[in-house]
Amino acid sequence: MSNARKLNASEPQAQRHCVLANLTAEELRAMQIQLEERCWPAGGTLYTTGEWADSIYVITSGMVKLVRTCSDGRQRIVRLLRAGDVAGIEALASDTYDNEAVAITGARVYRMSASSLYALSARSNDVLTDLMRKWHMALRDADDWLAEFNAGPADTRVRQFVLRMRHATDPTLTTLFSREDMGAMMGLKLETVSRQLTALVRAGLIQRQDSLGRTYRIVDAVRLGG
Amino acid sequence: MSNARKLNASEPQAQRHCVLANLTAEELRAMQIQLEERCWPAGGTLYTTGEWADSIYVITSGMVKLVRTCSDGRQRIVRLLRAGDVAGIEALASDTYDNEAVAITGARVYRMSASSLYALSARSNDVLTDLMRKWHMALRDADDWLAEFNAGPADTRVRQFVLRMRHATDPTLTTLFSREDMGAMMGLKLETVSRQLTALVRAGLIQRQDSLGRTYRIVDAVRLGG
DNA sequence: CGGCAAATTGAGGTAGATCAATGTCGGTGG
DNA sequence: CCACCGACATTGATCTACCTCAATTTGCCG
Repeated sequence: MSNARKLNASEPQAQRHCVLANLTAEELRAMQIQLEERCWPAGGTLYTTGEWADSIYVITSGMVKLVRTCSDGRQRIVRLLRAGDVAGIEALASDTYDNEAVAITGARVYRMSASSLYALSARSNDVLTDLMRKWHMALRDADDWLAEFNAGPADTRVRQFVLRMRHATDPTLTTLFSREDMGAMMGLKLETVSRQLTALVRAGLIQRQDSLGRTYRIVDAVRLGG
Repeated sequence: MSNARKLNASEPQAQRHCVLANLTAEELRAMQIQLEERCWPAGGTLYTTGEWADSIYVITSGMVKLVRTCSDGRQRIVRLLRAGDVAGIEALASDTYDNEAVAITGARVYRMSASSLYALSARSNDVLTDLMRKWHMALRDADDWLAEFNAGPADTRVRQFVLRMRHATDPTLTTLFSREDMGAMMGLKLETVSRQLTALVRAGLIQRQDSLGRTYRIVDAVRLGG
C-alpha cells in the first residue's frame, strides 16, 4: 500500500497530463483502455440516475455536482467533484448509475470504458491502487459532506462551505454557486443562504468580488473556521 | 462484470459460511489471508478515527454504527452496517480509519488483514469483483443516508427510518435504537424522535412491542411509505 | 428601453429545539 | 419483599431559527 502515496491524480504532473495512476491518455490507450477527452458546458448532464453505466469520468477541470432525487421527489446535491475526482465510479461495480452528474461549470473530462478499466486493474497494480484510492476519496467525501454541511446551525454550514470552496491557487478567494444549488447542498432554503452570506459580509469576514455573488474574498479565515 | 451478480456475501450460502467472494474462512486462509472471527458486545468499539488501519471487518451478525465527529465536536452517525456489510474498508486505500465503528448490538465479525486482502485482490478476479461491490455498497449507502434520512420534515425521516429497519425475516417487525442514537442518525433531537414515534403509534401505523420502545410492529406499511 | 433571471430584503408563521417535569422499567441493597 | 436509584422514554410549555410568501433590487441581454 506504500506506493499509494506516490500516486496522486489530483496533482497533474508537469508536462505529463496524467489521467489515472500516473499514466497518460496515450499510455492508457496502449493498455487497451477506450478513452476520449470530452468537454461539457455548464448545466450539461454527464449521465442520469438509472442510466446504463459503461463509463467512468475523470475530471480534469471544472466542477460537477452529483444529484440524487429522493423518494419524495426533492433533489439533493450529495457531492461536488473537482479536478482529480471521478464521476460515475460505480460503473466499475454496477450496471446503472446511482445518481445524476451535472456540470456546474464548464468541465473537461476523460471518459473511459469501465469494463476495460476494470480488466486493466486486474493486470496493473498501480491502476488497482489508484482505483481503490478513488473509491476511498468518494466515500470519505460523502461522509464529510454529511457531517460538515448537513449538521448544525445554518451559519456554521455556510461558513464551512465558504472555506471548502477556496481556490487551490489563491486561498483568499472562494467561488460559490447559485443560492438554490447551495441550498440543495446544505439542506437550506436559498433565502437562508443569502442571508447568511450577507451576514458574513457585514461582519467583515468576506468581501464580495462580483455582482452575482459568486466570488468572494476571504478576509478573516480564522473567524470563519471558528 | 457479469459475474458480479453471482457473488453476494449478504446472502450466506447454505452450509457454506462465506466471508467474501463466495469463499469460506478456510479457503481464504489457504490463500494467505490472515483472518479471525471475533465478537463484540453492544457498545464495543471496533476501531476509532485516526487509528492505524490494518484490518477490514466483514459483519456476519449484529449491527455497527459509523460515527464521525464533526469539526465542532458534535457526533454524527453517518452509516449503519448490518450482516454482509464491511466496516473499515478504507484500510484498503488509507493508512488510518476515517471514522469510529461502534457495535450498536452484539456483533460477530470476520477480521481480515487489509494488506493481504489487497494482495489477494490482484490475484483473484472474484475477490477483486467483490471488493468493488463492497466499495460500491458503502458509497451508495452513504448517499442514500444523506438523501433519505437527512432531508425533509422530521416525520418523513422517522417513517423512512422505521421502514429501513424492518427485519429481513419478518417485514412486519422493525427494531429501532435509543432515541439519542436515532437523533444522531437523522439530525434530530431525541425528544423530536420520541414525539414522531408516538404520533405514528397514535395514528395506528405502528404498535409498540416492548417497554423500551425498541421493537415495533408495522401495521400500515403503505401509509408509512407515503 | 423593457423584460428576464437571480439575489436581496422584509414580515410573519411554524417546525423543531430547548428546558424541565414526569413516568416506567430494571437492578440493588436493606 | 419492598424501597430506592439510575437510565431512558415520554410529555408539556416556551422559544427561536429557519421557512414561507412577497416585494424590491440588480445586472444582463435582446
